Amino acid sequence: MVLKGRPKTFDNYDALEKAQKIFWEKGFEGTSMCELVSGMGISRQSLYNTFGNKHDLFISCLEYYIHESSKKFRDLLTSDTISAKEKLNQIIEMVIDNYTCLESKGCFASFAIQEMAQKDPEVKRLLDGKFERSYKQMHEFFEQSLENGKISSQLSAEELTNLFDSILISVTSLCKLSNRDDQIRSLFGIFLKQIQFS
Amino acid sequence: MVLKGRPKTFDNYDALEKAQKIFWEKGFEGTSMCELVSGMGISRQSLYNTFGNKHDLFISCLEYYIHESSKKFRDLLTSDTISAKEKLNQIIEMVIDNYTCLESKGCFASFAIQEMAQKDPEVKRLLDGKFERSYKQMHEFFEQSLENGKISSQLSAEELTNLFDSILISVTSLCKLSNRDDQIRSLFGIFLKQIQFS
DNA sequence: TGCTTTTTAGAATGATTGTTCTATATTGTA
DNA sequence: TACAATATAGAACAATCATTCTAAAAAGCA
Repeated sequence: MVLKGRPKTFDNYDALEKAQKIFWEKGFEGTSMCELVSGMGISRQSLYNTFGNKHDLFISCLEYYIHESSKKFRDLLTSDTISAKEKLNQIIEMVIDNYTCLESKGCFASFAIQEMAQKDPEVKRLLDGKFERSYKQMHEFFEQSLENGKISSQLSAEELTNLFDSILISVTSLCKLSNRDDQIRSLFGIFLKQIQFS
Repeated sequence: MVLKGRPKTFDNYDALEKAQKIFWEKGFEGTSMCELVSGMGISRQSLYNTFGNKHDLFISCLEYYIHESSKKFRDLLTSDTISAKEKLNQIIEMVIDNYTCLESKGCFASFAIQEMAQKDPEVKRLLDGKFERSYKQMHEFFEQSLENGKISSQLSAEELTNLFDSILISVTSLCKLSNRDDQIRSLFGIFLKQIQFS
């Protein structure tokens, strides 16, 4: 294929990341196309040509966020080089770092659950998929670790997954309230108390 | 004081409750004053006279919701007639009933955390207050029950509170995803496993 | 130099927004 | 009957919204 005409000068993913941060701060309904044009650093025309309308753009942002955040999570969970205990510790630190980061607290997907899941079927489908996949990855991790004898627990693999998943999701709300840092740390401590590492 | 003129014909709390449900379904930014006028069953003029502008109305809705939901919660926790075990069971059933109700899933306060807490200081203040108060009520309940010997646990009163609070908050998100009913039940089961009742 | 495509800024569009205003009807008390 | 307060419907307003259109500059290739 031969390229003709002026080549693209901006990176789609850079632009998407900027848009996603704006949506995250102000919400879907609370964000205007003018703000997006300014914030993404491209012209109105380029925005519509590349990403379609406002809703299309939001969906692309959500897909991109899901893709990026899932990648980090999966890479850590399926790593071969570190122990089960170390995996959990690193995930916990990653979550605390990402969710309590000053500029945009919480998680874009959790925000989307509350603003959009009920009224937007496409958003709901994406979120169902994301949370189901990460649930399955966690479940596989706990199941294998129990079978291997790397960990043991009073709780089943399913219960450990349910609890860890629940704590992760609750942190995305807790971190938006004041003075909850101790509670967040405590929750992961409680979770780790349920497990004996060998 | 002597009343003059035509008396009020609608109930403020009825109107607030209707407005709150609309905000909950569509979000603050996603709801128009026209929808509120229709949905609240009063005229535009009466709405502005009674509740002020859109933001004022939202704040009133949130205050009303917080007041109503806190009342139920506190009444159950501080009841003298039922055992600690029965209290927890009733709270759990109440939460599952309220949060997984078909017409409006989840919790209006949790929704407000995600859409509003970051950008609206007044909303943030109300939510901080609400969640802090219910945290303290739970903490007091667990502390007293441990001291009384009504319950015992490997976990401290603080840890039990942190965990129960976390599960409650996570359920407000989980219930908006598909096929999470079993997980929600399981979470409360895990929590109850942490406690021995006497 | 032409041709093609992407880039840009900004005007134009028509719909919708939150809010105020006008005008009138209703229902109580004095 | 007069007065006061609340009720109503709907017009009016200026602002903002998402989207499309216009027109011209920029940057590659044949």
